[in-house]
Amino acid sequence: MRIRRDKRDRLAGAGLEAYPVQVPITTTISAVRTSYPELPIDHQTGALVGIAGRVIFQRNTGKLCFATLRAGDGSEIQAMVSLAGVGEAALDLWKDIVDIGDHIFIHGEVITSKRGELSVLADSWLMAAKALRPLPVVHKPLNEESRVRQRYVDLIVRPQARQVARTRVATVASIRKSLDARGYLEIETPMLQTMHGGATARPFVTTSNAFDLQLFLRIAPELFLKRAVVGGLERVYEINRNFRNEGADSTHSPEFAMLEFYEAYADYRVMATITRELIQAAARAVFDSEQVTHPDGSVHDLSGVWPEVSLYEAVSTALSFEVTPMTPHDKLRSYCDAAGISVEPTAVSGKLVEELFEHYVIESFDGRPTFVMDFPVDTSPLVRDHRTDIGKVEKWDLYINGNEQATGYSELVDPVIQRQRLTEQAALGARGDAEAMQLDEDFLRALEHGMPPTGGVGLGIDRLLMALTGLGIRETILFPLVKPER
RNA sequence: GGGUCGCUAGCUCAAUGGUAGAGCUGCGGACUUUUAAUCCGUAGGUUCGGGGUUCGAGCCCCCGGCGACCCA
Repeated sequence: MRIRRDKRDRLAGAGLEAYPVQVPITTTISAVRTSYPELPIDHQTGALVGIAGRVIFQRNTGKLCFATLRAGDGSEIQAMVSLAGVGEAALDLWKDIVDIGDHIFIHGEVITSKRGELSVLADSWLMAAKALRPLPVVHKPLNEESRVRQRYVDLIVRPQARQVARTRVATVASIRKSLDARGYLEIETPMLQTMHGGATARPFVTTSNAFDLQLFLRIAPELFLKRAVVGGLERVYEINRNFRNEGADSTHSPEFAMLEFYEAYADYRVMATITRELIQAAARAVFDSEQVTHPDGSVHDLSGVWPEVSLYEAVSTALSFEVTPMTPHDKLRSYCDAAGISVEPTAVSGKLVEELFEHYVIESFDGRPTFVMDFPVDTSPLVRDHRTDIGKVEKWDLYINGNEQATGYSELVDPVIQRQRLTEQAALGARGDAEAMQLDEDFLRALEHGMPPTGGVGLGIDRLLMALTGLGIRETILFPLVKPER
């Protein structure tokens, strides 16, 4: 650091800037590469260019210096700085000042070296931005903690880190394209909410000084997107952050990106199909295939129609005992106890069934994306009753690689039943359940104006990236939350 | 919340309880065709923090911090 500080200062002494406002580039590294795809060895083009990039390797041989410059898009080109090309003063300055990590401007002729490497033979060079800190060894991966703490360094040295960032963009772009093609509108709903709802989760709480008002960072956009459907925006979606005041692990982040989309006159089966097609289109957009390969070499087939299992049937099969919404609470609890599942004493029957499902069934999914169909009513206050099965609701969860990837509903639009359900939730909240929903009178008022039959889906963007790339959630998020050092 | 593993030089990693080391990086020097250049020389440490056991602790024990993985 100190030595590089001196170099920065020495530049000023030589009348040069360490951080000029501009350097006179005429083209980009990738443009030069594509313009001269196959030159013969030791060839001179006569073409003069001005390019800039970060020095990632240096090889100095006395009166001829080589440096590999890399641009932000990953394209690289060799710079050659020779005594004959730039003169003694500029060459000495190069050898004295330039370090790996610096951004450098090179002006000169596009040539190939005697080894055939496409190069720019400098007639002049400038510092574009001096790096004061050394880069880590480029050939070894950073440890995982440094990767997330100093993602900027990770991005510089690890091509895959840059690739993941681009994959994320491509995935989200694909989703937008798919939904836009179906006539969906992308809208933005409040992140700061006066009531928290739309999911069962503990919220972050904050305060508006101006309004002297307690506010919640949203745990879900659901109730606002439904208001939009009531208002006649009948196909809407939002891709944005949700916040949940809970722990972080390899599949959970306190802030995470979520897609929610709602379509009037659709039901949960229609939404399941759309969801599958969205994910398959994203896989094609990113990997040009519906088979995705993870870093461990495993191949995951996302193609075709995905299997469905009934929640209650799967639990019944696993227990060799028929479980239905009518199964007594005590019976379910004894099965949970027998399986060693610890459940809150206040847990409702539906919660016990879901716990049994997660304990016995999920691991049998063997990597194939699977829809789990028809959930208990008492854990799903925003979903409409099943059209034939009493005690169930029209809800599915999509699992990919054992992770909950998405959930879809036939939405509950009956304002009377919705009021009952939310009243029950508010009672749970009053009894101390920090995850219970609040009774949102304005949302109920919206439903009372008449909401068309609607299907809705929530899909975790970070989880989707995990499913496509096989990485942990903190690798899919560019700057995940990390606890402060020390 | 529980368990396992990890934290040592700028980076990646070594080191039976007995003088803290290597490679790369850095610094000085040589070299006009190198590709992680090479060669010669050289510097570099609060072993995550605190406490304990011991003649002696990077290593063993306890508490704490941060991270990864597994489980709930």
